[in-house]
Amino acid sequence: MASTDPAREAWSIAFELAMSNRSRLLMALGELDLTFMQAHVLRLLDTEQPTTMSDLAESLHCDASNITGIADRLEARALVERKSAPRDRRVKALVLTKSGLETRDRAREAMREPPDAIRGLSKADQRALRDILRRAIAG
Amino acid sequence: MASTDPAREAWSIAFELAMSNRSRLLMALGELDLTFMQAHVLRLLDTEQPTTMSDLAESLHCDASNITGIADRLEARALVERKSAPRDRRVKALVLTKSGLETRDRAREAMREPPDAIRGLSKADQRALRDILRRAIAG
DNA sequence: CAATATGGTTGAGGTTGTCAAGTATTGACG
DNA sequence: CGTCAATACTTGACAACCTCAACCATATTG
Repeated sequence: MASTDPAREAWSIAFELAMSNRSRLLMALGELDLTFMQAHVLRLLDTEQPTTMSDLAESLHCDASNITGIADRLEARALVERKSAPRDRRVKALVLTKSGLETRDRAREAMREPPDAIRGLSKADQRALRDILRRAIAG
Repeated sequence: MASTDPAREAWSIAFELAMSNRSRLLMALGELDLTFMQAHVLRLLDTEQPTTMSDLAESLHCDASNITGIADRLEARALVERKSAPRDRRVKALVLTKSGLETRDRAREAMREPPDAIRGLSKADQRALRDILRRAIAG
């Protein structure tokens, strides 16, 4: 309907796409034995520089104690290691292990897999969509 | 390579937008005292025809017992009522109460609110984005 | 009527999330 | 130097979400 502005309608559709993509994604992550949050945290970990627990808590807008639990489970599976910073031994950074890196990359691929509705667009539409979204995050 | 696949890159950006929108959305739903899943279920309820618990379980691709719990909490807050079907008394449909309807509409609005990155696009880009996404779900 | 299938609930157990309280370490001030 | 406050993380309690297995009530079928 013309009553809704285009940004609102566009996001509304994008949201529906993301929601119907949800189960497929959870399934794919399940095959890696990852919950959504575990995958999300892995995805945030960089190999270059360590990410502290409070960095993660801030990124995820959640309580620090929540990160403790998630890190516990990732560490128990040897996907991640806690490294105390030599400079300040209070702060602990999460570092990907070798298998953690591999798992992270596979999780990333699963998350980036577009739903069929997007795959079904013409190449021109796909490129136009990509360009508009690039502009959206550049702005 | 995969990174040059426009569909993949487009979805990747859309995913990031949705993720950074997440906390804002959870906050907005929190003001309605709704969790994400409660809002999601409310959103699926139609005023026209009743939705059975198994319909919901199928839509959400989750176990039926999960719906029982969510329905319990929604019903405890009088947002929803369980109505047994007269035709088959095993099946129970969730029906929105008056305040449930109101809450559902507010939740819908919160979920449809686009992130700033989309709002910041030019009107032409917003319309183009909407049109492409319309085609995506039409196809 | 007996056997079976179906829709929903219950209970156990795990993950995510918050809050309040606690520990360890750091930094600042007297 | 010693005390005190702030910081980074952990712990424990509790709630929501989620799955699985077992269960109850109702339908359906032979």
